[in-house]
Amino acid sequence: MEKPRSAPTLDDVAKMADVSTATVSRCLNSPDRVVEATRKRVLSAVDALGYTPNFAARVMAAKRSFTIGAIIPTMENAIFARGLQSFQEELHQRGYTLLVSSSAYKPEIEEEQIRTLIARGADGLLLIGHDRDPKIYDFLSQRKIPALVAWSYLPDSKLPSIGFDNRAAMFDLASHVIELGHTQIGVISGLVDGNDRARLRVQGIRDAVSGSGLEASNLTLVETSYEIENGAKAFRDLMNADPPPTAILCGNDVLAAGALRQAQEMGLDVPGDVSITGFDDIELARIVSPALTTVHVPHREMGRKAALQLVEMVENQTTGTGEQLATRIVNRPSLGKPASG
Amino acid sequence: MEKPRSAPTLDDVAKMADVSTATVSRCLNSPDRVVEATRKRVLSAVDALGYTPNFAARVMAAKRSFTIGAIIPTMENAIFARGLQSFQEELHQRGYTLLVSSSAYKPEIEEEQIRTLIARGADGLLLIGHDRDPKIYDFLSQRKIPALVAWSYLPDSKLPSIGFDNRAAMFDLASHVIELGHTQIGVISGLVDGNDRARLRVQGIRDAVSGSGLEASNLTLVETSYEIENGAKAFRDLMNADPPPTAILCGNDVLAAGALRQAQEMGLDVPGDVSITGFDDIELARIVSPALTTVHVPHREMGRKAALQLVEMVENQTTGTGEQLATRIVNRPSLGKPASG
DNA sequence: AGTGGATATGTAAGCGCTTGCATTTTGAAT
DNA sequence: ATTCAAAATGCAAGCGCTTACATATCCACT
Repeated sequence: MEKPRSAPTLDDVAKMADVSTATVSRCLNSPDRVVEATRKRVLSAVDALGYTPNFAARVMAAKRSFTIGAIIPTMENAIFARGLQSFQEELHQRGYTLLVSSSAYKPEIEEEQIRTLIARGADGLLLIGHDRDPKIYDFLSQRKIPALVAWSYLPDSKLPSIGFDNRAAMFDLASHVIELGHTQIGVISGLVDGNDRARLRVQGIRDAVSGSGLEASNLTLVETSYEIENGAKAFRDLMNADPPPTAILCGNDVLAAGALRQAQEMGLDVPGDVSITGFDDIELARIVSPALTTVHVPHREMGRKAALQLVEMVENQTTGTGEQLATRIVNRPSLGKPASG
Repeated sequence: MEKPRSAPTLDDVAKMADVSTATVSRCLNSPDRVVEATRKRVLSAVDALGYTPNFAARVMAAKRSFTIGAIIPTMENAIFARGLQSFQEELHQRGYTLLVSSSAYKPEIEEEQIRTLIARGADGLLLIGHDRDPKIYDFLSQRKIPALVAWSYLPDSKLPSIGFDNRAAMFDLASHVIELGHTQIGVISGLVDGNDRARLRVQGIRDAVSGSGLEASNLTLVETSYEIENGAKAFRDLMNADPPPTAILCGNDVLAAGALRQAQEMGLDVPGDVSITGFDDIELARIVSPALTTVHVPHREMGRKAALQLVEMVENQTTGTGEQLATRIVNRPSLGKPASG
């Protein structure tokens, strides 16, 4: 009686149940094609042996991995967490596994990750945002890999997208801020290079400013990478302007949280001395005090719909239609009227 | 001239470079075993074709995947993010890829994930905490899969572990709180079932309480799952006690943030009316105001060392020694003396 | 009992790669 | 020139699975 030194294989199961490997395979993949008695015998052999199918072998033979890859800019904060969570729940429902990797907001890493995921046999890919080297799109279409963009909706893009209109969302928020009477507006944006979401959000603010008759000089912008400390630093810089802004719009909630902390450290009252807004409505926005006025993004809905659409694309070889989702402004205490008219 | 309908294979490259597939394979895996001229020819064929090795095939043939799997309880908050980040950076350095999945704190999901990762050919596994069904340990050792536990150090465990002494860390913090003069202590713990870290932290508090001559009745405990809202709810419950606690120790920073928010909503001053402490020292602890007194865990060091150790175990078939890391208390404004002596 | 179509199972050919071993080439030393 | 070990390359056998196709078995009707 030798103990198996490594994983039992289909063959071991087949021998034990006294059937062919084909039958064992069918038992596992399409049980109804096997008669009850045989199936029982096979299944009991399976767990007597503790058999687990070898994934690599299966992928290779079936040319199908039931795996979806997703590449997000970062896992360090919660921005993509909730959406990804429901994306993966929905995939799980449909029998797919999600493989996630992060690109640290770097295009070249994203490209490498895409290749890696494909080499690993991903049946489809979820990407964030539209900005990337065109040759990646060529590669994807040449290899016929279904791919979908999330977090940014664009009607005429190379890949179908499920997301929202970043420009319009920020336009609305900025307009709201201006209506409250703010005229000196500060902006803390994420790096716009290769990031259409950041770029479009800034554009939304610009449009709102010029649309409401303010001068470009009423607007001061700092661009920085998405980290709390950078939000704090940018806040310091912005408040050095003369006159200092009375409202600061941040590219996301993380930057806003950093700005808020810095304001407190500088002894400034929010929103009394200065208003601060975020974007995304992640948990953080409600935890800080005062809680952040922000743009609510329907993360869960987005994740779920992206999963459905991507699975549809994979299974029926369709192109995917994309869908625009609505955002809404969430008013919380971090935004108020400017101090003196 | 037909365009390739799917990915080019080793064979395509071999034909184009007019060598055997073996040579191409060697070019890619041990370049020094191939003479320069040939190598050049092969490599240029590789990128003329845009060849990417098929991962499944490679794993199958080599019986080695250069992949490490990690299963963490949750990705929803940042508790494991930083440690995992450095774990993966270190792995990347060493040529390994990290596959992460989360178990949502559910043992049965963790078990499934372990099987999945192994089926996918993971060369080694990182697990969080020691509490789990013994048959999982049997399975792992029978299959000879190197595995390492992090976030909790225990000298005599089935698997080597790299982490800290959860009991001692919390004992120190609780002792410190008691020294400040607090006698009514509230505890918001994570679910202890199947979670040795949560269990040991509570134990540390109990030990500190009884060790300093307080009665068990001075201690009120609420157990709940690790979510912000639950921290808030637990806080409400605890403050209903008579007398209410003057200090509340939370099982982690997330629960503490929830408690803090709730305190503010109830119009209580922290630490004036009640002190609150966390555990982990994630970014959140510094963002909330007042910032949280908490236990600092050397996440990055832990991640890095775990990676080194696990790779060592995988490559040299060693057993792994484990290592205990030191934590330290970080004093921030959320903890103060009780109101009246 | 005999028949035929449906149903269940078996056979075997790959999937794309790595690697032990066999073969050829190389080049230094004779 | 010749020899021969070392270096470079080729050959071919798998790795564990799926699946088209072939074969065997079943059962409802004559």
